[in-house]
Amino acid sequence: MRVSQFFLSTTKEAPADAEIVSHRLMLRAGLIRRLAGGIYSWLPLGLRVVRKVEAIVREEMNRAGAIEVFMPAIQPAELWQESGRWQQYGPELLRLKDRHEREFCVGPTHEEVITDIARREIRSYRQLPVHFYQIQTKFRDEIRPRFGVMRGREFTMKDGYSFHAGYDDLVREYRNMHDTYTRIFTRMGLAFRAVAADTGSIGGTGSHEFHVLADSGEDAIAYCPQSDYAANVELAEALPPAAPRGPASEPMKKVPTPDKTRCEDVAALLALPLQRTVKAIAVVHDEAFHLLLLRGDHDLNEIKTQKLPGLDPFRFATEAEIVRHLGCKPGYIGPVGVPPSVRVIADRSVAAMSDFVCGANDEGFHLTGVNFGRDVPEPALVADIRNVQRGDPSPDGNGTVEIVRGIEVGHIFQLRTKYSEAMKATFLDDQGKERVFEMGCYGIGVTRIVGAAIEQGHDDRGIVWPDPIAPFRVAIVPLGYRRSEAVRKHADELYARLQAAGVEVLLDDRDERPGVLLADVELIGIPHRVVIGDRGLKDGKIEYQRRSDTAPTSVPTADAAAFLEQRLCARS
RNA sequence: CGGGGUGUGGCGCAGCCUGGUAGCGCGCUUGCUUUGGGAGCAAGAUGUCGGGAGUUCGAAUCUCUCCACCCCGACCA
Repeated sequence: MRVSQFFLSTTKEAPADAEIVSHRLMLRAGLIRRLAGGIYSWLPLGLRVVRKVEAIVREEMNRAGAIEVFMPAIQPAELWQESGRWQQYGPELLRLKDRHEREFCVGPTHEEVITDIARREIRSYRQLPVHFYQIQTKFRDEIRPRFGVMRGREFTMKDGYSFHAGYDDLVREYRNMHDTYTRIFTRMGLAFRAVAADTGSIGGTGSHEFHVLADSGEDAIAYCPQSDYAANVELAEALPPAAPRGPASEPMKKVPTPDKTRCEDVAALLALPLQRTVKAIAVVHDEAFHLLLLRGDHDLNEIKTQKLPGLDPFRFATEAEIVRHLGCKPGYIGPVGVPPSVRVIADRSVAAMSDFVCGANDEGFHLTGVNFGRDVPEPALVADIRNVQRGDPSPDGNGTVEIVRGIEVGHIFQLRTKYSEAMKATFLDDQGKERVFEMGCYGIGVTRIVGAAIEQGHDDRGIVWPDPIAPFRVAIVPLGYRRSEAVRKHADELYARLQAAGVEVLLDDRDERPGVLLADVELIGIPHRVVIGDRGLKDGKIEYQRRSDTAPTSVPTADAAAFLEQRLCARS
């Protein structure tokens, strides 16, 4: 492709509202343009990347035995009413009416439609297993779209759904997809990790997420370098402390801590380690008031907490509620002397503490030397309600846990019979008995991958694409294409040769100054670049440089084509 | 939805406090020069100052209101 016949739209400056590096670079490189909040157009250069991602996904899904379909983006309300999600889904589901006042939604996912297809088309166990997938536009009316294409409202997703006669076969396909996803993200040249995940609202049992590792990721992942353990921090278990609770050795004492409402401040004031403090978090479920106890250096895990009996769903108590139940403002609350109506739930690590520091339920005061059994009753419930953190023992018993951040780009679920039961999707088994399908579902965020790849691959000059998803493999940058016959001749020849070899090559034949050409090719992140200028040609040389290299390599012009063919055609 | 912030040419911003009829950089157009790291000179084009209402002789500027977008919290590919 010649730049003069393509469409590049790069800018030096990015709109001020683009916060995250991938978003800024996608705008600056002219990959996307915003149409409305969370809704983006793909410009030609960006679309090429999307198509690359799709092609890899499609190839590997086909290789894995899945079959492509294409379902409507607009779906009738009746199907969603059948599955019960019309009520459950909330405002994230974009609902609309047609001219006959019939209700529809813009599909955020396609379990209902595919289950409807399966129950109409599949009669016999002989037709099983089957796995349908599609690559399609979804719409989720996100509360807060942000980060450009990484959390858009409209986005492209590969979603696959498998149907099985029995659970064992579902597990087989689930493993098959685990392997397939691993292959897909490996092929794309991304650093990623598969992690055990919470099943969330989609329901079902087994579930893994695939995360592209990036510091800007919205999710925290706990993994163990000594084993293959990896889980979303939402889910990762914090084991109980190995050491049992020590004996009480200090008397309980009330100490003034004016204006010290955070554990960090109290610990600093008392010159004690943060690990000796206990924070209390007040939550409410159905008007019942609960006090959650966490060690000062730990964070509450809301997902785990939500799963406790009597806490689904919970919300944080208001200041007024806290004052009403504890007679004290937040910042100084604690478990000592609370009325019996308040249920005290302690994290496992708190339950093993002795001589700890906590709020005194008296504004401006904390207590030191507090002990369960002596100063405060044993907690009503001891549970794992905190996030694991770096250095915690790995839940699988090997070594300790590290935390990295990730961007979720894939998710696989064992749905089991949730939708097939709700929608009465059945087949006849080999005994002639009617049974519901076992189902799996498997998603990949196609457009999100584009952003995630940039988060992982960029420098201060722009994008650094991995070869397999780059919009072009190699860029030829002639310095003085319109001025120097020699430059033009060499550039054209090399261009023709690489095209003939099937390499996706971009020839920048614009009449621009060298600085502009070089800055653009770096900004748009083409992985390989060849610079041809009179200065090099004088010595019979051209310059080759990988986008990730720091310095160019000189190559004799005579060898240039062969050099590049060998370098670019060897790998897939 | 709650809390905070911003809306001025395509993009990035100043002007607003203290009203007097809009400016800078980038980009764009034309010409000449320049050409190995985002050129120089010259000439130009582009603004309902987010919308509406009000105060005033006069509003980008003050007041009210609506809208949009962004940032922080509950979602998920």
